[in-house]
Amino acid sequence: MPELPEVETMVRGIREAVTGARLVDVRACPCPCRPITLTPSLAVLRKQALGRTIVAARRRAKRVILELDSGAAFVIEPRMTGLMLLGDPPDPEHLRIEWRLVGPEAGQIERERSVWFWDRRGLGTVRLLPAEELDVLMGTTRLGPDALEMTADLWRQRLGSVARPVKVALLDQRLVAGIGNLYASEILHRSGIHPEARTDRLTRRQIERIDEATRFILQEAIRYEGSTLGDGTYRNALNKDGGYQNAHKVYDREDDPCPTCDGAPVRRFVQAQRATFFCPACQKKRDQ
DNA sequence: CATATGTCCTGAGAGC
DNA sequence: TGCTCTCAGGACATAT
Repeated sequence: MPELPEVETMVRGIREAVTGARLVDVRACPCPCRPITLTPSLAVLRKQALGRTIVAARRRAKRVILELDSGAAFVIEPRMTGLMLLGDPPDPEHLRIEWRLVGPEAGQIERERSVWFWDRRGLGTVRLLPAEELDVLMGTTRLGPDALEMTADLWRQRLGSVARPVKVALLDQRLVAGIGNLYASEILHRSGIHPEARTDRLTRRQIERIDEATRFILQEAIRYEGSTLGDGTYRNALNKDGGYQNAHKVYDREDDPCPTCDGAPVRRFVQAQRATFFCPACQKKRDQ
C-alpha cells in the first residue's frame, strides 16, 4: 500500500522520463474494467493538458504531482494498489491511464514514451488541478505538514492539540501527512511508545523520539525503495519489488520475536479498524 | 468542533 | 477440489 516512501520511490522513478517532456496524449484504459475516478472528465482534461510540458514531478504526502507549464498539475493518488509505471506494464487488465510524452531524454534525441497509472483495486484517483487548487493541496490546511518536514516543535504542537491513541493520530493526514498503517507501527516501535498511548499524555522526550523515528524509518524505507507485501502489489516505476519488507521489525510479524529486544513476540491487535503491530516489551503502556 | 465509523474496491488465503 | 467468507487499508462521507 503506497505510503510516503513508496510514493517517493514512484516519483523518483519517473522524474527523469517526464520532466521537460511534452504531453501529446492522455488515454483512459481501453479495457472494460471499471473506470477510475478521473477529474475532470477525460475530454475536458485533454483540452487543458495536451500540448503542455511537464515541468516537475513531485510528491506531496502520498500523492504524485506532475506539474505542467500552465501551472495546473496532475495529482495522482495511488491509495491501495495504484502504481506509476514506465514502459509497457505486464498486466493490461488493470491499466487506468496512459500519458503519452515526447521530448529529449537524458540528453538523447527526442523520443516518444508512456507513463502509466496502473491500479488493481481501482480505488486510486487521477485529477488535473488548476494552480489555485494545487496551492491548497501543497499548503497545510487540508493536509498536514509532510512527515519528512516535521520538527520536534511541530510534533509537540500538533500532537498536543488532540487526545487520541497515538497510532490513530499518526494516520490522520490532517495532523501529519504521508504516514500510513505500515509505517505508523514501525515508527512507534522505534520510538518505544505503545500504540494506545494518548497523544495528550506524551512526554517531551517521547515526542522527540517520534520525531527522530519518523525521519529514520521513512528515509530508510525510501532507501530500500519501499515495501512490497505478500500480495506483491507495490512495485517501483520499473516494475521491481521494493526491499523494505525484509527490514520490518513488527509490521506483519505477529508472534515473531521482536528483533530489538530479541525476546517478546510481536503482538497484533485491531485499532480503529486497522491492524496494529507492536512489541509488548519495547513498547510498554506505562513507560520510562 | 473533534473523533468514530462506514464505504469503496479486488484478489489472496482460510476454512469447510 | 471448489465454493464462500473475511480481510487488507488508502481517503473521504457520514454519524456521533
